[in-house]
Amino acid sequence: MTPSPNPPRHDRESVALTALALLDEVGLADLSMRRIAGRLDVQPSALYWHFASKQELLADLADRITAAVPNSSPSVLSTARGVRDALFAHRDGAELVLSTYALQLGSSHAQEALATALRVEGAGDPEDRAVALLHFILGHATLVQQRMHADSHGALPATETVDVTAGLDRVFDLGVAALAGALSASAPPRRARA
Amino acid sequence: MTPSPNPPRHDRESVALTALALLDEVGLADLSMRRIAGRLDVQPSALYWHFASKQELLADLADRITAAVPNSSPSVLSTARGVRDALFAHRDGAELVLSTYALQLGSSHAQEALATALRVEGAGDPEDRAVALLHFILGHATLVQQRMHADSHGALPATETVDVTAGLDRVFDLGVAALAGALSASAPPRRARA
DNA sequence: ACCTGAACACCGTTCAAGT
DNA sequence: ACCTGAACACCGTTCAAGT
Repeated sequence: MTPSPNPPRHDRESVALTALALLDEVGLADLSMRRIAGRLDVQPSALYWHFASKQELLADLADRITAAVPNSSPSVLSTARGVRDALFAHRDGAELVLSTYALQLGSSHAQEALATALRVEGAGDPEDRAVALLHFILGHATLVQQRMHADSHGALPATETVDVTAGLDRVFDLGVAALAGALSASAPPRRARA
Repeated sequence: MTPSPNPPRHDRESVALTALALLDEVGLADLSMRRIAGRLDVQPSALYWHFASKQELLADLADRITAAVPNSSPSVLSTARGVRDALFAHRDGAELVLSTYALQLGSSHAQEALATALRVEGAGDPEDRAVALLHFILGHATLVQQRMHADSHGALPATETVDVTAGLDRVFDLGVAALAGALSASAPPRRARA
């Protein structure tokens, strides 16, 4: 009469969602396969039925994080902020996406959103600029997120932590504005004649 | 008659130099304290007399890598290339510096070199632009270096690997030129009146 | 001052075996 | 289809003890 004694308890998605929740709790450095398995009440080896490796699991998490960026925004700046905020939405999100990103062949959702916004604003070299913008956002967000974590654990002098964060917001806007500029920097400047 | 039986064999510098050489051989992921100790013919615990933790050793390596950027270059572009090439000089150099960087309070040699070059070229907001440039270079170099490693291990389709690398060089120059631009993007544009 | 030896509390991954 | 149990080859770090 009792139902089947060993119903499958998890699939690929439930494992990924649990891992993502655990990431927010413990951070990337402490996100081990054994911890994820523990949270799922399962042996570590069970995870390898759903994912071939930890790397594959992390890549899946990175995809979920970048999938959250809005696909069409009114401006390059708001699109860039959308990418950054998607990375900020999870602990160590920027570092995770950055360390996973090189494996895709350049066709990420974030990159496409940036390229589209650049085309709309009539920037030169929209594809190259989208890549440059993405590199800037990933580097910037990774450093900011690390700094936030270091601050919260007292690894840095607590003096003017607020000022530093405000300065970094200014740096982000400045970087995006520069990289979005319509001036085609790679074109020979002599063409611009009065 | 035999000399003192247990002369100290290593100091902080010899450990760091061995670790740096080993980094180039095995990469950051395989650079363990136990491997470094093995290369020095020493027990792993011996390393903790010279460095308080692996983190501290890695920070020392990152400092040595960034110390190699030329302190004065004729232009922002050549300074930026100097920073990038210092990161490229060691396997996973960009990732190592990026993951260590948040702990310094912004006074790195690389950042100062960029700020100086920006002031010479008369760019607006040289300090903020130096930070933005550094974030871009670190993000870009980290991704390029990861891609290079993935390529060499066949983790990516081998098609047009050369084109991708050439494209990334173009992206670097474009990004640097945009971020070095003399136009002060954060100043209120209304001030510019005829 | 510099290092050994042993231990502690962990890792990712594989694989036969169970249900 | 999904998971257990046990094993393999590793980690970073601490600490008493040696010389």
